[in-house]
Amino acid sequence: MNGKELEERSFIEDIAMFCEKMGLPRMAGRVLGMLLISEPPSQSLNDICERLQASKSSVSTMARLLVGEGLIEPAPCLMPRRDYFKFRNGGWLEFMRRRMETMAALHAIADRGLELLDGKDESLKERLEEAHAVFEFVDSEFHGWLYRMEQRGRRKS
Amino acid sequence: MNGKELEERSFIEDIAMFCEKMGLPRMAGRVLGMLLISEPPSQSLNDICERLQASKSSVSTMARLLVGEGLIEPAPCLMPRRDYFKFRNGGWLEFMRRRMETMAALHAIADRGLELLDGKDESLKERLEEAHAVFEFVDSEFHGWLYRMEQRGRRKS
DNA sequence: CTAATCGTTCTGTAAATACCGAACGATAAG
DNA sequence: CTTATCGTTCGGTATTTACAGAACGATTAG
Repeated sequence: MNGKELEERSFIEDIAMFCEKMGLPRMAGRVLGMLLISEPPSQSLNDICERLQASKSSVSTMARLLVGEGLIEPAPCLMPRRDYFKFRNGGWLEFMRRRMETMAALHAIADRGLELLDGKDESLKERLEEAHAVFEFVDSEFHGWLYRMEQRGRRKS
Repeated sequence: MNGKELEERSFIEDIAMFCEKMGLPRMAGRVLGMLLISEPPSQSLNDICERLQASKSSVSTMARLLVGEGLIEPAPCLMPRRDYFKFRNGGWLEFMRRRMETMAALHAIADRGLELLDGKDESLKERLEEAHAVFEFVDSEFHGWLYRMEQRGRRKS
């Protein structure tokens, strides 16, 4: 394995570890990592299996998982009878959007907590009011934020 | 168990499931959940064990984990020879800050990927340029964002 | 000193997870 | 029709994880 290939491996593995931290299986990260630097961008399941030295079953499953996450998408078949995938345009934005939504869920939970402390001393409520504030802020700020990111993306393409 | 207690349980469990989605053990979420609605805010390990019907070992471990996450902190002992904990002021902000930092790590990884495609066609680089843009944006926007959140918090207290 | 009680840590166990290989159904080639 | 080659799915295995219980050292009360 030459130097270039090693660097690519290293990149793929970094993406894999990043994905792992984000709660995805490491193998999903590897598939994604490959599709981020592959040439051409569209690769068949077999290509991926071979390159990653991983089993068909894993790659097939992880590919569909990543499609579900909005990070990759099916691509036109270059060879007949083969499933191709490529990184999905705007995939990272979608990824961030979903993460933020998960975070923002705490907003509603905090409200329910506040109801439980209804009538109690204000000092007791501070903890949940912070949660309320932070995640309401996340929720609101984030939308304009996504909008600006999308604009920025649109200018490029 | 009366209705109030059931609602509290439900709240605690919601926090637990939220924490689980964020990659923390469910039990850590339960400890946190309890410290978000406890009266008084400071509770001893024993109090927590009893309330959650969980083992000393779990609660002890999870408490230290949450301290490490910046979500709770040791509190003055109300009873002698007991460790007290309470939700940490600004804990949620700190929590968000760390999550965002983890996300922003992709910024650097994307750059390394771009180096691998150096000299290649621009169309090949788009994927990683998106990653670069999104997470550079996350990184930069987020700081002003935190600042404004903190200001907002300061106004309250 | 002895006994009790605290928090930590080690060990064990049940459950979840990641991954692979094999079996399978579908489709296309010979 | 037969065979080869897809992708999916099922079953098994090894690893990891969450949690509890027991053992331990430290501290305080009697």
